[in-house]
Amino acid sequence: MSEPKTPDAAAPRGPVKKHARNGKSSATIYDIAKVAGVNPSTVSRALSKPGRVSAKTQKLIEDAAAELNYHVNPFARALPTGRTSTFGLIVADITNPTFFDIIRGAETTATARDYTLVLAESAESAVTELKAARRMMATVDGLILASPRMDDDEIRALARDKPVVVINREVDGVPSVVPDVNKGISEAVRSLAANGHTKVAFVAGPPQSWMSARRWEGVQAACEWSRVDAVRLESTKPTVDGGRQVARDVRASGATAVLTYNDLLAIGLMQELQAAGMVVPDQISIVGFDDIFGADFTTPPLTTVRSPLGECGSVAATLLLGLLHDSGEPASTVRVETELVLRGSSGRLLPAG
Amino acid sequence: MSEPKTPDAAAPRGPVKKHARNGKSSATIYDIAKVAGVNPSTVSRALSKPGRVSAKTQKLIEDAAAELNYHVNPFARALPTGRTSTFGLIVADITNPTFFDIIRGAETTATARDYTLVLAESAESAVTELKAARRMMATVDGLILASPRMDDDEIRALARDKPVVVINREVDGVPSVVPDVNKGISEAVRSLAANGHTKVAFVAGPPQSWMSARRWEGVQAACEWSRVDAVRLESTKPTVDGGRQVARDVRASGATAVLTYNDLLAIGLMQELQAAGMVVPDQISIVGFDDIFGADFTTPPLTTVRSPLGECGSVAATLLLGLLHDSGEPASTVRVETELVLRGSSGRLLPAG
DNA sequence: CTGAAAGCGCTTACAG
DNA sequence: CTGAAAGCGCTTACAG
Repeated sequence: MSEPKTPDAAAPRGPVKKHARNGKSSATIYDIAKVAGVNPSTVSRALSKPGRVSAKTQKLIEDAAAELNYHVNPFARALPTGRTSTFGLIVADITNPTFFDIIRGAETTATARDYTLVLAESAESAVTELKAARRMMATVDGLILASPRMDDDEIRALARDKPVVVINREVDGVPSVVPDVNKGISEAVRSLAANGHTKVAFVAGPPQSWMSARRWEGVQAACEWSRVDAVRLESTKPTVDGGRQVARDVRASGATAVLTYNDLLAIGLMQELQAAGMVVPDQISIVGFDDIFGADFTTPPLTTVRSPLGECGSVAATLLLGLLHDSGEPASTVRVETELVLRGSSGRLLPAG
Repeated sequence: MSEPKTPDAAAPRGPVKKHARNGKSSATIYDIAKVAGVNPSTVSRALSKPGRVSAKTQKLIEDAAAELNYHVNPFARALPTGRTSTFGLIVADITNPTFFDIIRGAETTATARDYTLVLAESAESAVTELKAARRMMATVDGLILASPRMDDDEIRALARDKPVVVINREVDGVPSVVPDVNKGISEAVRSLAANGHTKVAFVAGPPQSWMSARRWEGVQAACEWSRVDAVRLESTKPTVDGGRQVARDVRASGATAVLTYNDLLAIGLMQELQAAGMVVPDQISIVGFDDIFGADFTTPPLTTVRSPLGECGSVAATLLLGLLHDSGEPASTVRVETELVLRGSSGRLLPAG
């Protein structure tokens, strides 16, 4: 008697939900339409673009939606519109604290505007980066590339598909946000020169790093201005470990002050130099870049050229959101200011002996 | 003559793509079907579950797909299946380096298995966290909650909808991965006792923190075993700043050694104590928890009970992936080991004066 | 092994 | 302001 063989009792079509759906699968606009006594298309309008529906109907629908605990299905919404309210952020290295603030800045801005942030990393590899970017392109409305390692052309190709904003690099035709190194660097070099240093080494970052090139240019220019010699040293990788490894070359260079591509290198370099018995800054001054978390934990605390990383992340997100909404913005570069943060790792050279 | 008014010339339906699609919108399985001379459903089979199609047809389809530079539309795929190949990670605080390694561990594992990681933070608020979780639930296949601040019941409710894995907390019925604090803590307390300390303070973390409670229990148990007094102090927030603020209470407590809920607190506490002229570890020993990035930058470098955070992240991702694929796994707790990392911030108490 | 068809849950011209 | 219908690009029982 129970379980009569009505057509309704037929096995449901549709995909089998693996996870227990607790009996009730989630409500759709059809359920709301039924409850509110209107057409599903009206529900869609009321829910997706308020104002196109009479106040009375709007209320009816909203009440029904609340009652049924309705949530849009983002996939169903994305399919016809192509919009996902999601954007991607690809960073060169998730383990590098430089990016933490960028991530946070972007995440905060995204969430505030009801966007979801999807994160991936390139592990400093142009190939991995492009793969990640391609994969993300399918699911996001736009992309932020922090310190990308790809070719300009690859970045422009991505930007042709969907809005792209670049951080820490300038790419012709693609909007970007870059710290303007000049102010910070000239402050740093001037401070070094004032402390009697006449030969400065710059430890470079990855060869593909646009920012590393800019910093080296800035150092050269500032040194020329201050009549200080500048030599360039290469690092194997832009990490604490890379900093340790470059210590040899630094000593061999004869420089009495060194600026490094980033703080990680500076910290590693300082550790290695100190382990070899050198006193910082009495025997050598060290200046990093970025002012990452932990830069002031060292002994002595690290002097560094601060980049406003969190600001970069949130400005990039804001730019992207702008591109997404009031389209047609001209691609442009936003510059954010850098500044010298003078701490204990740089100072006057003490006469030997 | 050109542009005859055939039905084909009618304005296309479908949504208007805002961003230039460069003429050609991306290929679909219908395009492939046409090129390969098969039915779209066969294309779908070949591409989504290889093996269900003859080798010959498979090749035909793959070639066509390559030629057309085909990429699945994840939304179209998600709509009928409900699967998204995405999972969410919610961390208590994006600015807290504790989570960086967790994020990296989870991201690496996710990417290796062709999953995409979506990130959100709760800003240490149970309300924000629940909101983020609810929002994510719509778009992910599963969720990892790192140090969640919600109620057990709220977590179980989420876990009823989709697979959930928790890090740094145990919730009945929900799989989790937690560092087993006992080994690390007893090593720490034993070391302190051996150095002559007889009164130890524990600076607690947020009241909602499950892990803070476990650590306090562990400290009490280990102190009892080693016949050391243990007092508990409260912090306002689990950050460097919170550590500075608790310095007063630490001095007032009369303890000669202190363990803090996390490294951030330890670092802040050490800074403040040193600023007040105290010598670490001669006058007071400090031991943190986690061994975050930068814990060894301090002077003296921080002794800490290391949690394998990266491992937590990747184990959690692996658990989740397991739940997603070979369903029916029993919910269980995976314990990962902690260990004392002995550095300079703890040691023998120097007789005053 | 493969085709033909229905359906996933939305959005949006098109008419009224 | 609102209904009815078509379509977004897939997947998957259902038949052969």
